[in-house]
This record gives sequence, C-alpha cells and structure tokens, in this order.
Amino acid sequence: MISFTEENYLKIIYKLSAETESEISTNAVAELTQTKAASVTDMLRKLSEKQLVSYQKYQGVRLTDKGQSFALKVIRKHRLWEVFLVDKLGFNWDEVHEIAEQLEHIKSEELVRRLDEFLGFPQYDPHGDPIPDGYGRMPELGYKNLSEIAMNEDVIMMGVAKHSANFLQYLAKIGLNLGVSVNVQEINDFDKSMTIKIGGISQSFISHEVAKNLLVKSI
Amino acid sequence: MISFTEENYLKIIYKLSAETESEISTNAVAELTQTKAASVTDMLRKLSEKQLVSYQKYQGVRLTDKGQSFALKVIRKHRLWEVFLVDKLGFNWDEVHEIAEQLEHIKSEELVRRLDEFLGFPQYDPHGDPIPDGYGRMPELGYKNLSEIAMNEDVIMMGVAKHSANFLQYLAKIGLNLGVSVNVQEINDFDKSMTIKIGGISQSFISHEVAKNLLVKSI
DNA sequence: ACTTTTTTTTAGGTTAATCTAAAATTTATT
DNA sequence: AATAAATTTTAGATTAACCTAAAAAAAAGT
Repeated sequence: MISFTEENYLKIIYKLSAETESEISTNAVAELTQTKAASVTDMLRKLSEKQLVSYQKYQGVRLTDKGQSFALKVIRKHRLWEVFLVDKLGFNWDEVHEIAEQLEHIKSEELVRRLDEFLGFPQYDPHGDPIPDGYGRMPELGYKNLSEIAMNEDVIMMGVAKHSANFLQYLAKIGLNLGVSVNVQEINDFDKSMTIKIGGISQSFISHEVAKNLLVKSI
Repeated sequence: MISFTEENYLKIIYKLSAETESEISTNAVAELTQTKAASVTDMLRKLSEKQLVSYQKYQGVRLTDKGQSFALKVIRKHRLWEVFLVDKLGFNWDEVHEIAEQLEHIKSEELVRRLDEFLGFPQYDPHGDPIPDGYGRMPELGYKNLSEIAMNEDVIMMGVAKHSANFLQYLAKIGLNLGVSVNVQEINDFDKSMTIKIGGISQSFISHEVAKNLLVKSI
C-alpha cells in the first residue's frame, strides 16, 4: 500500500522531472513538499526500497517506471477532479487546486473510471493541462511558452505553467482565458516584457515572468 | 485543526449515541474504530482536551455540542457524497460506503455547499438516511422498524439501519427498494421471522434480524 | 460482603513522518 | 589542487496514532 504522503512525493518528483532532464535534487523536492532536506532523504530511501524511485545517495532521484505510473494516476485524479469542480460545481479555475489536492488521494479505480465518463472523457483540465489516460500515459502536447513566440505570430492560449490563485485571477482579469487568440505586438529588449493583443481586441502589457508561464499553440 | 482520525472517532461516537441514551463505553468505540480499548482511551482524553467530548475516566463518553456539530458535518458530507455516487455516477447503493468514508474527510465548506446544490438539496442518502443540514441539525424522521409493525398494516420502505454491502445486495435481490410498499402477512411466534408482501406483488420470508434493520413509515 | 470477571486505564513501546544540529560529500572558487 | 561554500546525509528527538501487558476500577456472581 502506498500512503498519502508517498503519493505526494511521487507527484512532486514527477513534476520536477518534467522540467529537467537530469536527476532531481533533494532540495528541490524539499521545497515543493514544504519539508526539510533531511525528511526528504528519509522518504527517498523508503521510496527506493519500494522500487518507486531510483536513488543513490548524494546523486538525486528519478522515478522508476512503476513510480511514474503511480504519479500519473495521482495526477490523472487531480485533473479529473478539477474538471468536475469547474464544469459541474461552477468553481473558478483559481479556486480548485487545494480541493483537488485532497481529492486526488481518494482510492477507488472504479470511481475514477466513472468520474471520467461522467465528465465526458475530458482531455484537459481547466488550466489546459492534459489528463493522463487510465494506463498512466501522459499525452504530449507540444505547446510553446508565449515568451518564445515571435512578434506578430498568431497563437492560441492553451494552458498555464503556474497554478497559483493569484496568477490565475490576474489572467482572468486581463481576459487571458483558454482558447483566446494572442498576438505579440511588441517585445522590450531590456526585460523581455511584451505588449500583446488578446482576442483581437484588448491590449495588455505583460512581464517576461508572465509570458514564460503561458502555454500557446500556433494556428 | 481536527484530524482525519479524530473525525472518525466523533462520527462513531455520534452513531453510538443515537442508539443509546447513556454514556458510550470505551469498548463500544474500540469495536467500531477497529482499534484496541487502550487506543480509544488515549483518543478520548485528547478529544476531551479539545472540548469535543465530555469524558470522565471509567465513566464513558458523550459528545459535547461542539463535538456533535463536527460529527454531523462529517455525516452530512458522507451522505451527500453517497448521493453523488449513486445519482450522478451510477453506483449501486451497496458500493458507495467505503468511497464515501474517504470523501467525507475532504475539507472545504464551499465544496459541500456547491455539491449540495448540484445534487438538488437532497434530504436523504441512497439508504434513506436523512442528511443533516448545513448548521449541523439532523432531521427527525420518526420511522419505525419493520419488526414493530402489526400484521396487515401497509407501510412504505424508507431506509435501512445496517449498511453492509451483503445486506443491501440481499434487499435489492428480493426487491426491497426504498419507496416500495410492504405488508406483513404473517409473523412466526417462535423466532419473530415474518412473511411480507413487497410492492403488492412478490412475497418474501425474512428473519427478525432483517426486519429490525428495515425502516418504514405508515401510510 | 467478598470474590471473580469484565472493563478500562496506565505504562512503556512501535511506526510513519517530521524536525534540528552535526557530519559527510559534492560543487564552486580561487 | 586546495579551500570554501553549498548540499545532502546521519544521528537523535518529537508527535500522532496505534499496540501489548500489567494494574486499577467497576460490574457481576455467589
């Protein structure tokens, strides 16, 4: 049996792995789990004994296939529940994260299957993140960060790489909803901030930090 | 903050309180929590310090108003989730208990409010148990056990006092669903078993043990 | 009323997940 | 390459929830 806490570690290691090629450091995990490095070391040894991660001391961690499959199941549940909260219960996209953090640990394969069906087999969660399938496979999207887009190229807003309520509320305020068209009008050399046109209508000035966290696809 | 485990103790003490007037014994709690009496003693002291129960050693426990209000909130969530699982996800009434045992601990007032609304403010769960309101008040039903009903009185099946999957499957098999009419045709003196007519059509022979766990109302 | 039995509590331990402080190792800097 | 800095691990504690075995209290039986 795999505990609530272990599931959280796996999920976090998975997310860190998605951003880097190399092994994940103890400190990086500690930061996201909101614990101390010493606690992480203990847990990594435990996960390693359970064959969920491969870990050599001082050398960082990596998920094993088994570990990744567990992580993806948790992420699948998290994202399905987010869809439920937004589509069925009418929550805003910035309100669902903490609740889904709890719901993702509910154990019942049948529940997940039925929830998926009830929601109409959604492919994306309310933030545009893809929902892994029941076999633990994550769809590849190939989205780009808005920060990599050239001036005047038309793109569509497809997702966010940052899920804090603050950030999501800010996006909602300037009209940056999923599906709207975005066009980079001007890029400032010194800080890479940019002026963008949203939905062909309104204009906004956004920082590089914001642009890096917006996922878009070319038309 | 009140823990998952503490919530379970409160819920169990509440349920035991509903059956007896007097204080609840340590052993009774131990049986339902599936722990040992010594563990219960520890927990009762802890709950007592938090003012959730009144407890004098060797004298049994009772919920305080505060403790009861917490217990009812957990029960409210449990029953609302059961309605969700049956009405929206299509589970059978004998399949939902364990899943709801997990879901009942999800913490979010707003979630409960919206779920309640989404389900159309149900008054009863799939087993006919009343759903406490948002203020922690449990509706009084005044249902009787079928075992107390006189011969030939027409009653309606309103709920069950036992929720094991086995029992519920048995009821479903003999057609004893919520809402059907029941008429006691014959009562055997020696063991109080009875023959009943269900829905005005089929006849079944049931034991006293079964009859005691069926909640009915007179027409 | 006095034993015996049952129930409950206490005392002392265990496990999972955490912590702090010190030691070990790796990485970075000169 | 040697030293300094940063990271990671170990050692030893802590907390919540549990346990067993022994002691204490209450209840039951004679």
